[in-house]
Amino acid sequence: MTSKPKPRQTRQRAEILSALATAGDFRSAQQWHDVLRHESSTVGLATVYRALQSLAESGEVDAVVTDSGETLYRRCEAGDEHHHHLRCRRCGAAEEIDVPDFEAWATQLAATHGYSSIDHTVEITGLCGECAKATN
Amino acid sequence: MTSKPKPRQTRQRAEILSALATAGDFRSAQQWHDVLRHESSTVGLATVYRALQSLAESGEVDAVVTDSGETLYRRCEAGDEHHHHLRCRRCGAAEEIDVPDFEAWATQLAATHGYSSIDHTVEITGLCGECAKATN
DNA sequence: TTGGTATTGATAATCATTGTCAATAAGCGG
DNA sequence: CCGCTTATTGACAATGATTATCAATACCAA
Ligand SMILES: [Zn+2]
Ligand SMILES: [Zn+2]
Ligand SMILES: [Zn+2]
Ligand SMILES: [Zn+2]
Repeated sequence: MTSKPKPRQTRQRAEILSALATAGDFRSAQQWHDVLRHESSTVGLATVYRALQSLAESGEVDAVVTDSGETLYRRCEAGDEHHHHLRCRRCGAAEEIDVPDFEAWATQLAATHGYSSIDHTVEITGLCGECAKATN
Repeated sequence: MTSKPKPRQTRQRAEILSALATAGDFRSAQQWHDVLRHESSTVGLATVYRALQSLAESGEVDAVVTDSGETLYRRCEAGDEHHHHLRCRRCGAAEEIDVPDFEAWATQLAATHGYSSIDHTVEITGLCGECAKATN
């Protein structure tokens, strides 16, 4: 029940949010850190990690875990509404998609198996048009 | 097109397969290694990693990546048929489930967005009956 | 303005996974 | 059955993403 305390508004967080607002694709904490450095920011890597985690928890950014275990983040276009993604596994481009009736279906199914506190992951990956060409 | 060469039949692989056949829940490479050690096996950790990877690629075992980036493996009940899981995030119990029309729907959707080589992840997690109680 | 406390960042520590490489043992042909 | 070729093994080092430390700093409520 401990409602999480609101994060302080700091220069670093502002810069990170700004970077996220500019590029809309999925990138790792380290990549975002690079971006910031190239923009003459001095944010520390650890801080980027912390901010992204925090933002992901509050639903302000989307987070996905790749097959290799890396966590990628991007700004979430859909506000805090729950949704899913169609993502290019080559270049990181992504679009928000709608999975009709999935939520309800999942909860229902889980219930019939005696499961509760349901959560789910639906990620669709592929090669976007450009990357498909490039791969020849 | 380079068809992968068939793995040699070795004592270690046999032992690993055996362990997988006995316990049916999702466990990490290290956990499977522990199991084997407790059964007086001398398999090396690296070997367990390699075997599980190989088996996962050939579809003989299921692999899932947790939020923390760990990869869990378990024997696959459904042979090589593509399928999905309902898994307890507390104790690791898991059941194979059927997601009607999802495959077709996903491919279709991706196509309309110009994506190809579609792959997808659908994992439903929750608390199984027992763990729900335990959590009080 | 000021004190209490979050946040920061340089750096060390974790920890799952992968790489290395000499020793070993499948599988094959003779 | 007997070497030979080569995949496999395993102890151990190396990697690489993420987390923990902890003193210095910056929010922000009072
Ligand atoms: Zn989103
Ligand atoms: Zn792409
Ligand atoms: Zn599946
Ligand atoms: Zn359980």
